[in-house]
Amino acid sequence: MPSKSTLLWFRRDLRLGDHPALTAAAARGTVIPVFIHDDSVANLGAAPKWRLGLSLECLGAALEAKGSRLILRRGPALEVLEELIEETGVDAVYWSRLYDGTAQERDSRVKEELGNNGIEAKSFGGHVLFEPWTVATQQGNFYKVYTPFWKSVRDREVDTPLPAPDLTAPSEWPGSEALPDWELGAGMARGESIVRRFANPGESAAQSRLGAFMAQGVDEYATRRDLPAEDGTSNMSEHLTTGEISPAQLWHAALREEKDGKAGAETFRKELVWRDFAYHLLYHTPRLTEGNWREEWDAFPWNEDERRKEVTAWKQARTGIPIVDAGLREMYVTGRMHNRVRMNVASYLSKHLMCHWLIGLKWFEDCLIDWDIANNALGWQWAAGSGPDAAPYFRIFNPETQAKRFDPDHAYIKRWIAEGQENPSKDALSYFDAIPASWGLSPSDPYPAPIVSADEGRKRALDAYENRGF
DNA sequence: TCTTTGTTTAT
DNA sequence: TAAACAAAG
Repeated sequence: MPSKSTLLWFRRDLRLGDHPALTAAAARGTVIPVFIHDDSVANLGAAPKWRLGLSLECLGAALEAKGSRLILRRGPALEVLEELIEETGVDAVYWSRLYDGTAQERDSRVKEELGNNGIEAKSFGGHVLFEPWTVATQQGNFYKVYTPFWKSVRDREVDTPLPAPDLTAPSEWPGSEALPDWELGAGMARGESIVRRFANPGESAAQSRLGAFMAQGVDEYATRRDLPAEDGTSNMSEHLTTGEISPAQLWHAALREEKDGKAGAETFRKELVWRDFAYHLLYHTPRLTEGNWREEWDAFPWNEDERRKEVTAWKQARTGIPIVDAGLREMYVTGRMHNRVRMNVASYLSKHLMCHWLIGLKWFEDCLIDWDIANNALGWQWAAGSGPDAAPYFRIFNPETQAKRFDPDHAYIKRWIAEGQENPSKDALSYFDAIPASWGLSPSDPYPAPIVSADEGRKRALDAYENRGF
């Protein structure tokens, strides 16, 4: 019986379990997995690009363990897919949907062109819990506020995660490029030596981490997740953004714990829904990533010049505000930053330093191994106050109050700031190994005085807010 | 997913 | 005197 053959186009779904597109492809017949290095990869920031390489390595190995392979090709997606169709004679291309404007545009063109040539081009869910067009208000609009969004989805059914399918290999494999030749870590000089200690790539790593979190962490998640010195978060972000794990797998794992009476499990589901909310907004308003979601904020006098000394001090983590510098250093060294601290560094840049949040968004995009296009954009707009779900007051964090409340014994700050300490931690010192020599910083430098103090910055930002003209 | 200020309550 | 609370931005 002639079996059908499908190209499975991997993008941000680098797993075999709970993969609806892969499962459907496997059910049709032979599967040829492919990852394409197109502009969406070329344009990634240094850290996400490097992290992607680790994930691809793991996916390739996992496929080989199933008698399959990951074919790597470089070029515009449509051209590459057409070449592969020609070479292999497949009659279908399957993939998991993405929701940002660039990907949507590319994918609908691919779908149309391949469809015109008699190829079945089909997209599947899996990247989010709820397709953005399936969540709507009574009036039929998309949601702009988190809490009603949460209420509308909290009790919804989420499909039970699928097992990894068996894969049938083609009789002949098309040629593949070699992953090392792509040099995905080239922009990441600090990658191998420093960040590699913290990255945890691959589907099986994601599953063990999830297991550990559900066994131990989730019960106290609601309280511990806010304390940056503790390992109280799920640590799932780098897996979610690469698709090494699916949100549905996390949702169901949390539901099981919720039924067992684990206190933090619902809080964890709420955090998953924040991610979905970000994708919901991104899908309905793609400009979320590009500028003030509330256009009246264009009148706010943010500095947009990246060369300003405040921006340099912020990027180099020498603002003189310990919680801010600690967070920026954690990000530089580990590729991640505790969420509580993300809010603080974002607030300090956009309010105290009066610098445009897009400058910060781009720096995060370059530095975070868990960079997620929707989460990053919503997070920055939220902190800046320019986004949907805005507070009815001028949102401005006090970095001193926040440090007192969430890092009362300075454990987090001490972990990441070397200057002025007799015995700096290994992590604090590793920041100085990671940064470029051209920054000219040394752990024996004195810790700088605040470039803008908590009080002074608050006053200045409030003043700008009151005179903003809207 | 906040901060400040002023007031009340507990010790 | 500090902690808890309420209100307003």
